[in-house]
Amino acid sequence: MSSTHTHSKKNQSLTKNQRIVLDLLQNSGEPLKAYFILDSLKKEGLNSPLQVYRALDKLVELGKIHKIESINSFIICNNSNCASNTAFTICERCGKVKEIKNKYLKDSVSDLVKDNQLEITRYNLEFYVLCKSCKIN
Amino acid sequence: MSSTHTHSKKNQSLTKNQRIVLDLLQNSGEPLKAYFILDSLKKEGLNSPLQVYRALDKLVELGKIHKIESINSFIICNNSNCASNTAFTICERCGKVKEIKNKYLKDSVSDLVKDNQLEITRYNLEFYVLCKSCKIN
DNA sequence: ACCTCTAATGTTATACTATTACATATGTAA
DNA sequence: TTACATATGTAATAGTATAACATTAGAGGT
Repeated sequence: MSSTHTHSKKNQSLTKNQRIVLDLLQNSGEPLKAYFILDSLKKEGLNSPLQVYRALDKLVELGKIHKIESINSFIICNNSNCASNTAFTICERCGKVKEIKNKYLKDSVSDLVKDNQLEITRYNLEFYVLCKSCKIN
Repeated sequence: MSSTHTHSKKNQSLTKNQRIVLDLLQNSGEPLKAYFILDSLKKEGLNSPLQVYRALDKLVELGKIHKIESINSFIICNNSNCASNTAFTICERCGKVKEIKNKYLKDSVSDLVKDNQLEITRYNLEFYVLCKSCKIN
């Protein structure tokens, strides 16, 4: 899964810390934990948890990454325009995480809660699955 | 919201720690954090975080309570037979949490991911909303 | 260029959340 | 009763996240 140089270089206007954190997540493609990010970027000049968390917070806010709550991890966004909404599958056996594409969800989600008179501002959906390769073995 | 004595008394076969933790969550009806539970039950004999976490783990496993991942909190189950699946609305303004009834979800959820060839073993859905009373003010 | 304001940084300390490890006790079934 | 799994009690520690405060960097307006 090395997609190191395949992403658009639209990471301008980010600060140095935000950029190196985003680059790491982009190059990794899998969910990373804050303290792992810290360790990985010590050589780039990151010294404290707060530097990592501040960068992560901003990137989440910009919709460039997502937090997966149930595993306290952060992953690069594979969609666009999902600053507020996130949906993932997480393999129960191998832990592999995939983001579910927006377009599969929009309509279903509104059906999902139409019986409540609630207006949804955002959502975080975590589906635990057995992924294809784990299902085989 | 005092539904203190309206729940069925099927809490037999639970151990003492499991029972007092469950009772607290039942009487509270809102999400509680582990260390809050610990403080609340010091007088009942709970002394260490681990005692709380072990009771919580067991109760989650039994489907009697749920963990709401994004707020590190636990709440009494308002459904039945949802040991594995959870779905909540969380008010963005006041933090109020409500469990979404199973029956509204079963079909929608299977639609939701029918395009993927994944078999879902369980899910955790967190919908952030503006609740009715917050919408008014 | 200068002022101003906002956002980001750097650093230390601390708070909050959760688990490891180990010794002991309890309940259930053969 | 023995054996086994499960729960308990306790202390220590690991993992996750934020508060507080001083400083610096950027973007806009004049």
